[in-house]
Amino acid sequence: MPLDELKSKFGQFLKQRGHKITRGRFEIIDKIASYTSHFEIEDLVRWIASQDKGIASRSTVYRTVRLLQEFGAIREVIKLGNRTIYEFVAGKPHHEHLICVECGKIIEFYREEIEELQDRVCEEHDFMPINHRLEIFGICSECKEGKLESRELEYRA
Amino acid sequence: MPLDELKSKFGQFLKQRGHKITRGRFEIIDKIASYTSHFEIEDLVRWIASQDKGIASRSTVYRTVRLLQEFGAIREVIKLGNRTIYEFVAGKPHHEHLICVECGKIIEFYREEIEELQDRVCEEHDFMPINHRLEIFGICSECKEGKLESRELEYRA
DNA sequence: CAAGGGTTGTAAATGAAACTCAATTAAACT
DNA sequence: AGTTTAATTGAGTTTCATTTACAACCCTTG
Repeated sequence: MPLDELKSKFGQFLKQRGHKITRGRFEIIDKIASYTSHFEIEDLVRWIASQDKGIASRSTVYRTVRLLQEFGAIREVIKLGNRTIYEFVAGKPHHEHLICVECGKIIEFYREEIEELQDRVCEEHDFMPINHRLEIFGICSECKEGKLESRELEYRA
Repeated sequence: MPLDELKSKFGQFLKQRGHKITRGRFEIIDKIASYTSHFEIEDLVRWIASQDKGIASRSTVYRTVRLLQEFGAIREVIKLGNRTIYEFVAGKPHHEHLICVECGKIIEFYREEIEELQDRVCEEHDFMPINHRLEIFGICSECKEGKLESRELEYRA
């Protein structure tokens, strides 16, 4: 979905809920759409602070992120420690995540099977699915190599 | 695994890491093992407060929960809002969760396929898996009925 | 353009989790 | 058993993400 269409739909969403169309909200959605991968609240706050004229405050960022979540344009990927990581998903197909516990890198993947599996499991439990999340924690290829190298160094020392 | 064996293994774990065997730690593991389903830190804290002689403080609960997590006897199920939900998993087979967004109920299920899928995906990405978590969010059968009933009432009113 | 109601920023509040440190206790050693 | 050493404990404090309160402000609508 093109960004303009998304923004117009977000406008409709706001109206429908008795909210107003404001500058800050649309600046934030622009910025979020510019993140190709994942982001955190702090990224947005830092960006705003770097702007000459503050477009929004920290509170507004939190408030807007919540609205965009309810609207469905962004999604919480995971809470790691005390950081919450989000992603811009508007129009993107659903996908799952590989999360490196060493460096925090997040890799996306998709498997049709999971969707089918969800439906089967839910039917068995008379459960109405809304969405799901599959996270695989482990060590990414780069970190694996890093570990090997440091081990080699240990032997040499 | 019987609880006694688990506790003895936990004792070995503590020793190996230069920690001490203390009363509080074992009282807490007993209590956690008594939860058939899920629990939160607050459950433990409330239980401790209800005991005549406080076996442990809030700090000790946090510290012990962390140790038990590292030991592998308990696992973080999910962070919902500002609550972190844990489960006692020692010796239990791995499983996934259905989470009702209405009432918070958590239902467990297991599918061998997910384990296989994890291995295949990780191989493709040269990623070394440690563990995974599949959460399906939705509405449980009871809440679905509740919703139907309240809708019926609306029509009648 | 004026009224009414949602929005914003600032500052303060909240709440889970981690930390500090003096007093306590387990473990090891005589 | 008594002594030493180091880990543990509890109470309070601190941290840090997130939420909230409220007065000033800005969209909307007529």
